[in-house]
Amino acid sequence: MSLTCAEILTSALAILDEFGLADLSMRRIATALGVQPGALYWHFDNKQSLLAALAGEVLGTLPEPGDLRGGGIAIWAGELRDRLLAHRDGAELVSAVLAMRLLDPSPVDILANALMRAGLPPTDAGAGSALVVHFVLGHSLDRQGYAQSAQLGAAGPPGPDPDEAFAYAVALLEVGLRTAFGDQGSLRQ
Amino acid sequence: MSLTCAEILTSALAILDEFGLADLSMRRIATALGVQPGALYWHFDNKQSLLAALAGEVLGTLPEPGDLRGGGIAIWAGELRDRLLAHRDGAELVSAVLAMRLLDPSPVDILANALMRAGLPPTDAGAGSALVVHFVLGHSLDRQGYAQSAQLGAAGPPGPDPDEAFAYAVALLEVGLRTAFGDQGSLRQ
DNA sequence: ACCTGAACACCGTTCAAGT
DNA sequence: ACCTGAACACCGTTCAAGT
Repeated sequence: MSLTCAEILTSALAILDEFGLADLSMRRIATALGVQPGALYWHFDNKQSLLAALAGEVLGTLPEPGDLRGGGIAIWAGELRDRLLAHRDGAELVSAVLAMRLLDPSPVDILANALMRAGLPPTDAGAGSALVVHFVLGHSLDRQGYAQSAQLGAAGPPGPDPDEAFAYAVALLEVGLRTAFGDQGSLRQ
Repeated sequence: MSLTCAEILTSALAILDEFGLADLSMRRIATALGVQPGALYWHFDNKQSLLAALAGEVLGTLPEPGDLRGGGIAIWAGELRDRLLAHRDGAELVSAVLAMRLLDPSPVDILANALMRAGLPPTDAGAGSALVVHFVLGHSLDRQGYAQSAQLGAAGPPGPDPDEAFAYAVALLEVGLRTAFGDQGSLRQ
């Protein structure tokens, strides 16, 4: 039985969880599968597209955000954060793939479309969505970066509870978005 | 005259601007300076600390945010964005260094301290500051990632004006922050 | 003090050749 | 169709030895 893309991704995810993104090399994946490095290039064009597929695996199919005028944003943002934090360096991986524009559909698109369907004009929906997703990514990146530097010894004081800070920040975003919904145009000069 | 840290950083910044972060290797910096790769390790412990110093160079000394109840956040966020965009892959560099916690003082700390001095409780100031800085980083990362993929040919449609989207998002943040200032505690459940 | 020379242990990627 | 073997052009880092 020959190698499949799914097997490669499973192996890659295991290496990611155990050793982190910096140690996730094509050669290491190949070794874990008992195969030559070149074999991977039959199934993926290059490392970038393998990482893109892996990011898709980490994110899964995100839910459609609902109740956007109520607490729907907080729930959706929390779900996104949980998925990013579920794997070592998940936020870094998704950020990198997102920056390369290889994630389809991107979380930004999903939320932006939902906001548009809820009545926000396209530019506002795009900006609001970017705001939410970039914060969640930055927040998760920060947490996982902290975990990494804490493991390395040189970590500062623990600081405030990150879950609390997350909830507060999302609440602040919801206030802004409610204004956008309630009084369209009031945020533009 | 012997090599100085400043010369190394100047050379590194030139390589960053011309070839990007992916091509910024210790060996390439050394070659540009007409020196052996090992020579750099007399001046910097490792690549990470060189990148940290380079990120400091890119950011410079950020201004103290002022008029936090008015448009001060927008001005400060715009300044941060401009500095990130002033060098190729500036946002990616700063994000990476920030995630490693090697940036002192970090932009998050600067804004958080200003928000505290303006009257916000520590947790709220930290969360609000993280919100602003993570958005600016994500936004800039996105713009520079788009520029990169556009140069590579495979770019989607141009989309809405990024400056407009930035202004809208920051305005939304200011609405939320004004609520935090005006009616403290109203964002917490 | 500051740098060279040379090595060590890695990378991603390609591609003829095998099966 | 799918993989091996072997190479190419790179990395970051270390460290004796030179000056």
